[in-house]
Amino acid sequence: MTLEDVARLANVSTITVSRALNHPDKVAKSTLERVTRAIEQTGYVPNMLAGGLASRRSRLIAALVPAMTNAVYAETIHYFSEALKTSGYQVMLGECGYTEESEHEIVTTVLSRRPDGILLTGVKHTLECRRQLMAARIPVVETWDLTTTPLDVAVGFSHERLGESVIDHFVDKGFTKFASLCASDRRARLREAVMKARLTRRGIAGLTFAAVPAPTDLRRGREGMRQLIEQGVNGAIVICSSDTLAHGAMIEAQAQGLSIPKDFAVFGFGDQSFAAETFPALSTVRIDRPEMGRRAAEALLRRIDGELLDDPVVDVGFEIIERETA
Amino acid sequence: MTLEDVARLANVSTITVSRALNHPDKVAKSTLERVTRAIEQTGYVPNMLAGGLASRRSRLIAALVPAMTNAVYAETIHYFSEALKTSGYQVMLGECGYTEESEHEIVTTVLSRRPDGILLTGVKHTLECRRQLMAARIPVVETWDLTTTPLDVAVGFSHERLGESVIDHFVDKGFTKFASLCASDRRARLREAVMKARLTRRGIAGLTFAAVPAPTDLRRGREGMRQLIEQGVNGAIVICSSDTLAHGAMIEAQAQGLSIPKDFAVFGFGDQSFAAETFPALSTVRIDRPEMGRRAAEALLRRIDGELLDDPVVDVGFEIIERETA
DNA sequence: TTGAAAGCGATACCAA
DNA sequence: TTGGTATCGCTTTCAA
Repeated sequence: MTLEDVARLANVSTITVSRALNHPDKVAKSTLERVTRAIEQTGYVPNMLAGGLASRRSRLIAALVPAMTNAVYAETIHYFSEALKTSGYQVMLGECGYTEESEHEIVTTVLSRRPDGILLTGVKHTLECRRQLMAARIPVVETWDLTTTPLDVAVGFSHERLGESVIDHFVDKGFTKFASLCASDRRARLREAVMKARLTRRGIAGLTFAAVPAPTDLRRGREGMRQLIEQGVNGAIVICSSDTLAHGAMIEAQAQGLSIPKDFAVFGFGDQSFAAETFPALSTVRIDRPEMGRRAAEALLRRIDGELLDDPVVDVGFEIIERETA
Repeated sequence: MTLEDVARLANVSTITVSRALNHPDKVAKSTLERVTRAIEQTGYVPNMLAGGLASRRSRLIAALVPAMTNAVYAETIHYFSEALKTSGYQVMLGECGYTEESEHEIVTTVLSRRPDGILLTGVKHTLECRRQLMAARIPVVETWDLTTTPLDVAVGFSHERLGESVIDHFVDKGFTKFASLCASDRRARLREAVMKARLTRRGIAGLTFAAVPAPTDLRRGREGMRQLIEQGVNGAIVICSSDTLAHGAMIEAQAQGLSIPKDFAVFGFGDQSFAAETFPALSTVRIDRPEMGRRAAEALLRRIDGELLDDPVVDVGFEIIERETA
């Protein structure tokens, strides 16, 4: 079934059917009715490959996240998609993994679908990838981080400021012993480096490290926690780069007969409800994921409309959630 | 940048460039080299809207799941996508919600992209939706359930058999008191009905119910568990329709000072590691999600190649995982 | 092994 | 308000 079939049935030209579909107000009411009926009768479903090719607007938005099994990204994308659906866009999701190279690979694939815009996770990309995105001449929104030099717009929060705030928070509370359980994720690593520097600055020397590969899961958390316990973490605050890791860390502690927050405290990035509900002693930093998704969508839509944003960098901030740490 | 730009630079016709890209073996080696160089120089990215339109093959597969924030679906789709990527297909993900109507809505949208195949979750669809899918003349794979009348192929497991097996398992173990914590999800409801019937058949009368809305999360689990505790579940086995619910139920029990498995036992569908790791007393039924994703991809690919499967219904089965229940 | 010409199914632009 | 015609960028078919 094509436009032509519908047109024939409604006794109009194909372009009129096209108008009835896309600009119903530009078609006479009686014609519109005939066309609508013809569409119903034929069960016509538009071909957006053809439409996109002709109009140079695919009404497709690509969204790349490291892993969709990671709930924080899934949730962000959910709200992002919802917001775009309202404006008639469909979101094409892609998994870009945890390296710039795998991201570049999928960016190329995705660009071949000629999306009208693209969402990326993070602000670091290979040079060639940046080039390709520029060449595509479509709006790009980078999320989950900030930068002074966005490809186009960025919607996220400052991992530097976050790292500092967390350290200040716990130093101010009187903690003198710190441990870091960190995944091999760029942004997590950045926070860790910042935290380390901040600790030194605040005159605290002791920082115990444990590193695990991304993506994180409970097993990794337990594994990392074992490393830390071996190094001795009594009385410390264990700062985990995701709350899945934090959750795993607490399970391991529990398994080893240690008590939280009596023996030590745990902090995790992400604030997903399950960890906090299970272990009410877990302190976290909360990122407003619905807000980030919606703001990203909004920014992208405005850019698609050719608008120039007065501030291409949107900071959605973060909030430190203090639960029982002592 | 189009094929023509590349062709001009390589001093060949557009069709030769197209061949170099899609059937490199049908092009002279020297020509192939020139074309490859030209592609690199121009930074050409194919336009699959045009390609799909001309070839009537979009190399796009649609996959619809109730919610991508639900880890069991996210995981299935992950393996499904991986398997298809190998064959040069891209997966376009969509959230179809928990009703047939919302599914139909998104099926229409998705079909306008002319996917070469589509994955659905579940086997119940509106009549009009079935019609549309038939009219699209593309392979369809229904997952997470079985049916004697698949639209095309089905890859899943029997919720009837599952419900019966679970009841038999625990009755055989000596349980006489049962409780059901069930979400408003079609397949969960089906299992609950089957379990109820089976209990009667096995001569057991007592079954306490708690119902919560889908999608499930820890809060729902706690909420449902509160309902059950009010009705008295001491000594019972609480069967939850998802392990997120089971997880929540156990948290609520813990919060109320009840002990598992001393005061009662908990069982959940899904077997996601986090629940089991946190509460090692949780018995579950495990669905092999990677296997289901891969088998679905395989079936779809064979159907796309026009193959007629001798058995259009693939049962991936399930496995009851017994942990401490008494 | 390569190319010319005719679509694929829609929309843009300009006329009527 | 409606329609004719020329694309959009690629692949198919057939011929050389």
